Amino acid sequence: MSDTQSDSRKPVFAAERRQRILDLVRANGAVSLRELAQAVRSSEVTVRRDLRALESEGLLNRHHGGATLPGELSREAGYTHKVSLESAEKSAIADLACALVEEGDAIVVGPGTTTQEFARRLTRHSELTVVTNSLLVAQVLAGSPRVEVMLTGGTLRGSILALVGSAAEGSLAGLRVRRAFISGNGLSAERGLSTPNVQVAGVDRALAAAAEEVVVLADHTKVGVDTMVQTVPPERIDHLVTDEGAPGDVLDELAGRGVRLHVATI
Amino acid sequence: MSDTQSDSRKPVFAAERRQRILDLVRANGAVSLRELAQAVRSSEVTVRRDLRALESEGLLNRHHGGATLPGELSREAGYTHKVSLESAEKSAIADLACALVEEGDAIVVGPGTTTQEFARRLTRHSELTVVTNSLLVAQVLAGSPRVEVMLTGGTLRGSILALVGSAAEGSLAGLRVRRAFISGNGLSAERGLSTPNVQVAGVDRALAAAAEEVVVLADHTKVGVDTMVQTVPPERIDHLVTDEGAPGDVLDELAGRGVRLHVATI
DNA sequence: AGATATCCGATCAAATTCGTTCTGATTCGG
DNA sequence: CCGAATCAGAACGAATTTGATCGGATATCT
Repeated sequence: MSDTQSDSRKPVFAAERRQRILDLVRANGAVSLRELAQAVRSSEVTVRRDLRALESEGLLNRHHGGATLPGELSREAGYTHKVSLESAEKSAIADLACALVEEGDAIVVGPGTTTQEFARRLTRHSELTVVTNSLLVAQVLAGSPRVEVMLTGGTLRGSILALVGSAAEGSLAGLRVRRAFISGNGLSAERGLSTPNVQVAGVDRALAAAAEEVVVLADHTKVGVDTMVQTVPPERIDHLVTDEGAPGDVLDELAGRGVRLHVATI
Repeated sequence: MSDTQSDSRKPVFAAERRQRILDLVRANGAVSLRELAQAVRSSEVTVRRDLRALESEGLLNRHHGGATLPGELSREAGYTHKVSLESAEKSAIADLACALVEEGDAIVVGPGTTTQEFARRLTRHSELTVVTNSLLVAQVLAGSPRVEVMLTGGTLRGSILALVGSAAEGSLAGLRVRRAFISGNGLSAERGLSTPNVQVAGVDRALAAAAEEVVVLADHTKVGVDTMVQTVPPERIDHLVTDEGAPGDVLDELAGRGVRLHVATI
């Protein structure tokens, strides 16, 4: 949507800064105040003033910690902690992962900011069926008439806006799709994909079990990291999409276990 | 201010400078005053005068610190403002409906802007279990740790951000809660609640079937209106929450069929 | 339910920018 | 050749913008 020229330069005027803020909010749905201040290179006070002005014009909704689009499904809770600072990496990973999706596919997409970015790029595909337990992924794809979105049932976990529990796992039981695109909190060569939450782990296992092939989307901060609960063993991972910041030894070992690597350059 | 006659006498150099300023602004989209003064080898005062003249002709927009193209910083980016229209009515209805919820309840909430407003008020309750097929309702309640949210599975209907289809209906089959709060597109005394979409109708029926009592939330624009598919027959409706704009005869007839009325004053 | 941490709002101070007035310079007409 | 007029530059006061800090409010966690 950035049809304007590149955004590196700029004699940042007040009006332009506001426009930029508006663009950022529109692109991400919800942005924290701190992130906005960092993005436009201004103090938080100034951004707060701009937000107030934009809100008075009805262009966005402002609440504690940041701003969201008016009337849009967006996370009100959680963006103070989970801001997409490595958006460049995530973006590149998402781009690369798109190559693993074919027209007419049926795929599973797990929760996470990276997978959400990935989902945003799926709107171009046609005749796609996406199964997910993430409300954010579902919302991103809601506007695409050519993509059919199926949401698992289950109990809502507010912090990540994803569905968990036995109902979520059960609704995946009878399903079989070609590929699952998931993104845990840690990925190591020995223990595979892992996540710190037991409930989330259960659903992640079910997501992986519903697919013939498992594709893991993980930026470099997650590679080589182990968290509490193992979800997908390394043997079960078929593809890994990451960025060039990932440690080489871990990647090598993963490759030795049959994982095909896709490293995005930023 | 006697410089309004811009072209009676044309000092070629001045006109050329203005043209150059205009070109610079057009090329870069936004240029600071200092840069302009430097580029045309004139003082900032002169450039300021030129900018004022150019602005009066509508050729550019002047801001603090420089100038931009007229259309560049427009904020009408085609975003559809779907802000709630009868927000006052919806708000009052939602307030009144809250009285029908008790602590420790398990309830069903259907899709719709009114029910979303209703859900927003449930965050105060404790030990509440909410079953819904609406992503908007789920998102509103996501931040409340004391409210457990269960989402039905199903196919996502993007236009209303709700889950429909056999999976949605099936996940409601084994459920039994105390009250269902739903809001269709039309409500008449003869045919009860109705909606224009067949799929949505199916889920609405399942939502109603899962509850002992059905509470309909409908503002006055929907009362007395029939749409295509009937979802809940009038005998099955236990409560109606509406606002004082609703036609009295329809309300009377509904009351005659056993519907308890709750009319909100705005 | 209470304690803690974070965020918001308001007031104040510093810096930049704008508007106005004045002065010097160049050009055109008589 | 001289006067008038207009344009360009300079200076000063006013207005706007930005950033910092403090008290109060709000959300989160135990």
